[in-house]
Amino acid sequence: MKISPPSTEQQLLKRVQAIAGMPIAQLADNLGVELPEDPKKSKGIAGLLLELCLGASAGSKPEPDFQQLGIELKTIPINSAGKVLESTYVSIVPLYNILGLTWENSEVKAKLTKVLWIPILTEKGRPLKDRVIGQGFLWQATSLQEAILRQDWQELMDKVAFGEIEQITAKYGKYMQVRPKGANASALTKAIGPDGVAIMTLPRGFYLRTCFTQQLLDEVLLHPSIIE
DNA sequence: GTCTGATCATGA
DNA sequence: TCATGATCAGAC
Repeated sequence: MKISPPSTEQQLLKRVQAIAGMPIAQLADNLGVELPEDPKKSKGIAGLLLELCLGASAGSKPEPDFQQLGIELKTIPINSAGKVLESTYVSIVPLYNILGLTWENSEVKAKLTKVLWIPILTEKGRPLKDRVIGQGFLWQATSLQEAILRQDWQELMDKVAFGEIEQITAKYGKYMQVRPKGANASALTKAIGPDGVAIMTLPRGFYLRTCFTQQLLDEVLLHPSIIE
């Protein structure tokens, strides 16, 4: 079963409404997808199922999920108390050939321009099949939020540019941090090293801290009217 | 290897 | 307890 991309925001939000409250098991069943039992092997499945049923242009392309609408889809695990349980991956950190890269033309900014957040209701350790799809909502960064994200991006990319990638830990960045993002410790990629000499290092990704996504969620919970 | 989709698991 | 660092799966 293949679902066509939504042609309007309204249509997309209608689809989001239709699946709110549905357990992952049912969504998977509707789509004819079998869920793995091993929690380690369940990573990312919820996101893929949501892409499928909402008509996102699947694939490994570095583009917004709904390219026609310029909307990025992100799931976000929260518990029954409304607490965000995990950080959110945004995009890969460019580590080499980064001349001319700016916040304005960055992947991060492009992806965070407009995001469809879909909370996944769960508890730490609950099997994927028993997690439940929550009320999705559209979000655009406020100018203050964007200013801080830009600051984080700039600080982190400055270190990359100066060959200090190995000095970057997850502690840097107010809203956005840099952490390893690879298959495992043996996945390596080229980066700018000390004195500008190329080195091999772990691929890294930009991640939104839970304190940031928690803010977005809290705003929606306080002002339900912004759920369109 | 590089991207997408994330969350697991353990040390602090 | 919880964030950091590490990992898991699949397309290409």
